[in-house]
Amino acid sequence: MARAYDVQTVEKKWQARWQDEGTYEVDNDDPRPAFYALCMYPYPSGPAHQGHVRNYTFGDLVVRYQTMRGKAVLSPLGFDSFGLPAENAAIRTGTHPRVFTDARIAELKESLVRLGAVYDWRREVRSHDPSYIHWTQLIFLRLLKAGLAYRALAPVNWCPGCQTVLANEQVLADGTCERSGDVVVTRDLEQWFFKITSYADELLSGLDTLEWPERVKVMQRNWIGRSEGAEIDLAVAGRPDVTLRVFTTRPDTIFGMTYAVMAPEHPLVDELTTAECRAAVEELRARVASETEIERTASTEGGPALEKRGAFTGSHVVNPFSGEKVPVYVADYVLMGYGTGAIMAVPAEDQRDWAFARLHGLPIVRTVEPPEGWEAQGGAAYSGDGVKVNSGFLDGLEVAEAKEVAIAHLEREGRGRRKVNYRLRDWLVSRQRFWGCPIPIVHCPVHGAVPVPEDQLPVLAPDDVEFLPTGQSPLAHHEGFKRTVCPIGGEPAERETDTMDTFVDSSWYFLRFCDPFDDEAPFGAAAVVHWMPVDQYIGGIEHAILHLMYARFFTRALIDVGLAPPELPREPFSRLFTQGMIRMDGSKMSKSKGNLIAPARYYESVGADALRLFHLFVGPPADDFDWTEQTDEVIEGCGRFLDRLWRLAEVAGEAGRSGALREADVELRRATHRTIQKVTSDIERWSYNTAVAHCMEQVNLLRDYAREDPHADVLGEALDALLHLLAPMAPHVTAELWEHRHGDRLHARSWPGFDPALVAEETVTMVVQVDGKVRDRLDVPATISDDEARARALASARVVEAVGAAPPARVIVRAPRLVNVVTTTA
RNA sequence: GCCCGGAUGGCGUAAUCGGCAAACGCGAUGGUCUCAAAAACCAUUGUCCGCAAGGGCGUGCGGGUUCGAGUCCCGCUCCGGGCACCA
Repeated sequence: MARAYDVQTVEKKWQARWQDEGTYEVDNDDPRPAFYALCMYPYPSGPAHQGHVRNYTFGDLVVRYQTMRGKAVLSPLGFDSFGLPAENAAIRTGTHPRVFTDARIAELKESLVRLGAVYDWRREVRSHDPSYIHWTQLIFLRLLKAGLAYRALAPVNWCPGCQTVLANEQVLADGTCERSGDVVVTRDLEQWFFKITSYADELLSGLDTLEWPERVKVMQRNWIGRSEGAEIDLAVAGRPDVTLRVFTTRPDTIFGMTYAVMAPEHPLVDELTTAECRAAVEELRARVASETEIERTASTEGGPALEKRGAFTGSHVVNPFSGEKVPVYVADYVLMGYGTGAIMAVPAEDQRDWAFARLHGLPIVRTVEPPEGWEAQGGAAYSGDGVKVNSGFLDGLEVAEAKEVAIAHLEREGRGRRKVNYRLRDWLVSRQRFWGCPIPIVHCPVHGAVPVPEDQLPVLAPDDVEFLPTGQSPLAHHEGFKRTVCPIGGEPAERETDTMDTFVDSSWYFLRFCDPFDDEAPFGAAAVVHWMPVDQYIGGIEHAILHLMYARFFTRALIDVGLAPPELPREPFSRLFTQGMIRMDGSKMSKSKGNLIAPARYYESVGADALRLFHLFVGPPADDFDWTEQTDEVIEGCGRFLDRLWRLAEVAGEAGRSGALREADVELRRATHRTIQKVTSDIERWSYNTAVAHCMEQVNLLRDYAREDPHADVLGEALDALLHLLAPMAPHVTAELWEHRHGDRLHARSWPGFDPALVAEETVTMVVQVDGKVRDRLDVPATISDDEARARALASARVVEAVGAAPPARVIVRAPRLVNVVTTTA
């Protein structure tokens, strides 16, 4: 499309200026009030896509707006530059991951600069920089020293496609890998873990203090999965030496326990299985072991496999309240990873136990009276509230009371105790990959896993490695890297060849940004206390659980191990905004789906300002957006709007009546100040789409005004205000127009205020309704009294006609906006 | 199954505290300019009845509260997302 100005030249000119003049560089001793604006650490996948554009447009708006509000805005950017794609590319093409990654970073950076997004690039960090690796490794060692990192043999999720271990969170609900889609299998390996579960309660309660989208908080709460209940030690009949420990959230139902179940992996299975039952139990265990996560959980998906599959062990446990002996089963519906890996089964009050009991002919005893008609509807487990029955000393109590009494009873008898369980598991950080931060550990035959001394950090991966699809890190095949000596005794030893999950890197980068030049420590105490917490964090909803949880954990852990000062706020991100994603043909726009629309073509045609404006205007920032064939037309519409602005500014340069203000001049000034008010409040409440709409409305108004003998001062004031309001949204064209008019820098100026006297309306349109239907509109003074409003409404000819002869039953007056004349008495 | 969102013109959407439904934009239609086209500009654009003035209807469906409901309450339908043997 033909444009009113040379978009390319103007945009590139200002991008160079902001960089050369260091407009958005900020020092730690800046006296202005600190404001930390941050977009989530991007993985460098090449040139930006529309999802990035949207994200960084919002972020840039915040940075420029808060700067104009007089803040010292910390606006850093770096790159989450470790990760699988670079390594996969290396296997495919032979290019070293560093070379590949640096090229992708250059592309992403270039396209963000071209968008006009501004950062203090002096602070840029990259996860794969040796300096960053150094501090990530130091943090690992300090967590280890404090007991927050440990090594354990654990069943892990192994993805055959990625040839690596995955965190639980990287396995989708259907048992496939979130990245490759392969079916994940279980393997036992020695792995490093971070003890995030120590912080479960604090991570849960801390959510209440945060200005985050409610749904993100809900997701985190569900993920932590706190549940209160009791742990019970069940006596095994005829085996005084063994107890079976179970967890329940329903200690009130103990009288209804008619059997117990152990997970197939439970360590006591061998112990409790009798000779006669061994064959069936072994068969079950073998089948479960060979099953994938999907197959094992498929039994809940409905269909023929709905039954709960299990086998009797031949042993019995004693119901601690009734004293009855009940059978112990092994069944695949009990998971080793939660609670104690064993349960007391109460079929009457738990649907899973119900299904299993029915299948195996086990007794079902209700301990809560179900509501009227429950049995008539076919009967099933009833897990709701009610009155206890068949429960000895609990009979007659409500469920909540009965829980308390039951726990007290267990504790008195020493058979159990109150217990809180979490769904949250410790964070598995080991990855059998090359392109990640090496774990700084040496394995010595004498001293075991020995930390690399801190003065020998960083441990860097060698460059001369071969990238082969072997399923192990290339580091494991590199003798030069692997062979070393024990730091303690000097014995020949091997380096750990696993690397860390890349979520480790992104769990502390926001702290490094505060003090990226520090070569004595990850960051200085004063710097992080000055900038933290992040005042506005912006990113995608896809990080609602993992990244945000890990970063919250790390911030706390770093304080507790002494790497961060105790004054550092324990919550790193006080305000979070999660933008909607961009969809195309129903699925998320992403590189892996191959449905990217590169911004470059828009930079070259309509320009970055128009593209930014489009992303702001198209809908609420938090909502998803569908990219369709019509989208280009909307983007061009945004370009047209900027053209109109440009032409308006040209006219305003020449225009010129002076002297006393007329009615129309005053009206325009009122509109100008109202626009300032509306746009300001829209920006504050993340309503960018309406902020743009109000600017468009003002341009339309201004265009009409400029045609009809405008007053130079009034037109100038209006245009200048508009340029300020649009400065954070369309920074290039506004900076250029401002320079033409005044010669200095728009973005260095203060955000405009409005005159409350001008914002207040003088006359308003009063709506007169008869029985709720609009019958007339009257122009009245804004200060009109209720009596006067009523009188004027009733005097309206159209109202008189609608009301008819009978006197109105009632008149509702809401001066000065509305009068409703009610004629019916009903 | 449980927990969150959402549903408004042909389309994206607006209505911030229960008070004029549809601001702003896209598209469409007609016009001005032009040899012509593009661009730009002007006008119309929820729907039905009407020459018009004007009026009826209208925010997924069914009820309710209220002088008044897109907005609040109850019961549904459909769409999207999260969790899903967590004891």
